[in-house]
Amino acid sequence: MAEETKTPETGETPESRNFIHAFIDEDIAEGGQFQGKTVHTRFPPEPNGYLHIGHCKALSIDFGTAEKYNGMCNLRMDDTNPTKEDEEYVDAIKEDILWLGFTWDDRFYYASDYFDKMYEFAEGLIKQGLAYVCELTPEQMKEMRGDLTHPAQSPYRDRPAAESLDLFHRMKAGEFPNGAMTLRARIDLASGNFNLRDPALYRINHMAHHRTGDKWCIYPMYDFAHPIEDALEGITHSLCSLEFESHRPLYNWVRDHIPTEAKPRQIEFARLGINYTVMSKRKLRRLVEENVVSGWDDPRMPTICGLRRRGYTPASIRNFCDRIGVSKADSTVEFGFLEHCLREDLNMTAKRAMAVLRPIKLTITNYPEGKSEAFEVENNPERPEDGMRSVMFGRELFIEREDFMEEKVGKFFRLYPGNEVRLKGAYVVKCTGCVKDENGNVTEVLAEYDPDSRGGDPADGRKIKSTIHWVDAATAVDAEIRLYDNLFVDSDPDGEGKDFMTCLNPDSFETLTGCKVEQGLRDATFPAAFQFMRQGYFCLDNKDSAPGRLVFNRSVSLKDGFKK
RNA sequence: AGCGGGUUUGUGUAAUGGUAGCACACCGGACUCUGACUCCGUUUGUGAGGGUUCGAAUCCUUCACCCGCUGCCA
Repeated sequence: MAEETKTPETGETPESRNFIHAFIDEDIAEGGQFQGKTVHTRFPPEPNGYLHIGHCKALSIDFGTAEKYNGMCNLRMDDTNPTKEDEEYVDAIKEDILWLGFTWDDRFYYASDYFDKMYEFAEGLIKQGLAYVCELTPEQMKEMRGDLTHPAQSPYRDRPAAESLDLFHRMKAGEFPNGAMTLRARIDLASGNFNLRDPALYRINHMAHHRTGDKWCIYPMYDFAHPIEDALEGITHSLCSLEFESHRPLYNWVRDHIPTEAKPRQIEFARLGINYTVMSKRKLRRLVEENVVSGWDDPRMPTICGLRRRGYTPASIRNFCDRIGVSKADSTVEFGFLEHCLREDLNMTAKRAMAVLRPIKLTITNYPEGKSEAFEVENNPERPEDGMRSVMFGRELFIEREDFMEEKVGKFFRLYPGNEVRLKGAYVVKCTGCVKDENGNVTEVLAEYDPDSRGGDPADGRKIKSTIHWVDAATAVDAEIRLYDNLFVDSDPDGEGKDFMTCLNPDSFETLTGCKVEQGLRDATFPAAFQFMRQGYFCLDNKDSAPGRLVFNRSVSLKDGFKK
């Protein structure tokens, strides 16, 4: 019974639930706080950088949870701090989300749309005696923060509401410089949770905002703004990462002291960690700003656009995020699992093409000089509907150096003197020897073809153990192929005093020149992905390709060849 | 130290008092117009102790270890 309900791809039951679903089920159950309401979530990136695969996990949880409950998920730019934010990022974020295939319809919002409302709510808190204007400088506030066993202090805590209200108005009017004062919530200076030690609600920042311009010189803090944004949008479940767990009491405090109908619930989950991968926006930004990489879309970056350029498909990334699961335990997923998800998708969708990465000439000595012919080869054996393509064949070909050995070793079934192999889609050939230079290096492999094996099937039906790929020397196109690794290799980047820049993988990038690819690939366009037979999956990088020169990025590695 | 979380095989995640399962990885084997893909198979796990129970990953208890929090960042 349970067997039949499993999906073939993942082996998971469609009904599989995570702990978030369990919470939501509780909430909507008879008597629960959200019974009868539509589940409503949101994805709230701060537009201060590009999205990376960690965001895709959040995207998947936010949109996926809404979908599971037939609800909705909003896209909201959490732009409450003009210091780092920019419209450039807004557009990039939207583009990446769309590329991944998530849709927000018309539910696109900015936190800055609610600045008036937030200001009004802040006035309300002041009038109720729940917030006050504090004149401590940032340095003083830090000094008076207290510690684990001593409470914080503020001499302004008992300021009359009317006076705080006046000061708050004057803060907004621009009478005070940055840092001169803050609006603080009056909660509990002795709380073991520092977030409740009268947290700042508003700070002064005389800086133009990317959307509101110079209208404001005071901006709400995340802890004040976020529950308001959620409540105003009717969010029922505000899903965020674990580091906000200790902020939840504050989230609830704000939520419960503002006059909104919606009372959203915050639920936290563990953020995505992948080994060998830099997943901190701050660090990624540094790589871009210090020109360690060519940009946010450098193929070594774990950004959505970087992965896209490296050949990752939306389906593979989303499938990965769906399959890694959701929990509250810190975890590090193996990068190899992402690669697996990509291979799985690409195997079904990528076109096959022949490319020789490390070429050596193969001469068919009994094939007429000057003769050439075309063969029809399937584009994807998994999908016959993808049709056939024509590849040229001639007396001189290129094959992989690794497909020839002077003497057979172990389970090597490819070309060695006396052995027959099939040239993919063309003829069966028998190796007759090789040519060497004065240093003893093999410069050319020699073979004879069987004219009665056109298309690759010997007329007498004899079994050919192995097949290799090749390209026609006369028509092959030169290409450059880049093998990308992750930029980061140190698994403990934040180790004592060690700058993460010194942990970067110096071999994150290898360029193979002199590669030979099929003529037809000249007409290929990004983001077409190809499987170059045993060599793995590659995508054409139009961004770096110049006329007459093709550049391919390797998206994943395949397992190694024969075993000795 | 105060507060809040966490701990199931190498990795990630199921099992919510009733056979510890799945995926990836690994190893072994088979197949093949490529050794890719696919297929078959093996090994490996409930942090530790005590308790409740016919029965505990699950409930209680003690301990250990790990993570987060003292921004006018989000």
